[in-house]
Amino acid sequence: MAREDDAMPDIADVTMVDVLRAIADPIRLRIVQTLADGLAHGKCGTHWDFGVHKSTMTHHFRTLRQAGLTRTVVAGRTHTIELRRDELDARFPGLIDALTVTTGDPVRGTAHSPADRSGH
Amino acid sequence: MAREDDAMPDIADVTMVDVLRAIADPIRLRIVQTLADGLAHGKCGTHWDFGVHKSTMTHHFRTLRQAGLTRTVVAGRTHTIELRRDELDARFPGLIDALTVTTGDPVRGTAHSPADRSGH
DNA sequence: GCTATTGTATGATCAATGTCCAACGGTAGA
DNA sequence: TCTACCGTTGGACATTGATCATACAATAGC
Repeated sequence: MAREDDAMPDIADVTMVDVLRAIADPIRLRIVQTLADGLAHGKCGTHWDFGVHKSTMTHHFRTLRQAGLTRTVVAGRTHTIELRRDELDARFPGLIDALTVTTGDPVRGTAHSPADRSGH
Repeated sequence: MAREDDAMPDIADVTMVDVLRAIADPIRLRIVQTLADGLAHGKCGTHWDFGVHKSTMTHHFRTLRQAGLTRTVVAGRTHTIELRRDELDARFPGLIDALTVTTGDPVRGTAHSPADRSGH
């Protein structure tokens, strides 16, 4: 047992589908885009104002970590999260960059946003 | 009434999450990577040998089309499919490129591959 | 007009996933 | 030590999604 879920996967074991599945969610894509600034962000900061429950955010952060996208550092009672940028860039060249380039508004589109199902 | 599902969405209405969700599947990612050669491919060609049912492939092709990734041309009783490359490159610069760049084997990883369910 | 070929439509399963809620567990500060 | 604060855990629930099987539709060739 020993909750291996906590472990961050070796980047070599991360598949492209793993990464794509992880970011194929409005909230997680936003997190990754925010993290792309290279800085470490707190998990409970003012940034993550998605209007979802605390435990839902925990779920998303775990999903990102298990997919090999992020690294979590525990400092006292606050946790900070950051993108594994160098490793990701080496393994999937241009992918993270492509997520942060904006033409118009790729996240929302110009009309009908399916991101609405995050409901609430 | 009027199965709008058949329609190909305007590229401006396509969100990044739409695209990511569409390619966050082993079979559909392979299809897109194959289509990235710029050629049109038949839907029943020898290419698509994923070991899944016909109707499952129809489902995947529809998913890609509805997400704005592909265009289907009906010619007699055979359908050909192609990537909407120019539009996608304009809207999501570098994204399609990033999917086709290979370092090691991004699709399968070096070990334990979840893509194994594409069987065969 | 038949028949084979090439897909699509529909309905049923079964697994995965996003979400909330309630309860719990460390840590920092009073 | 008691109490906030920060975050995780576990269960429950509804929705989505991948798959298959059968039936259907349109076209090309005989």
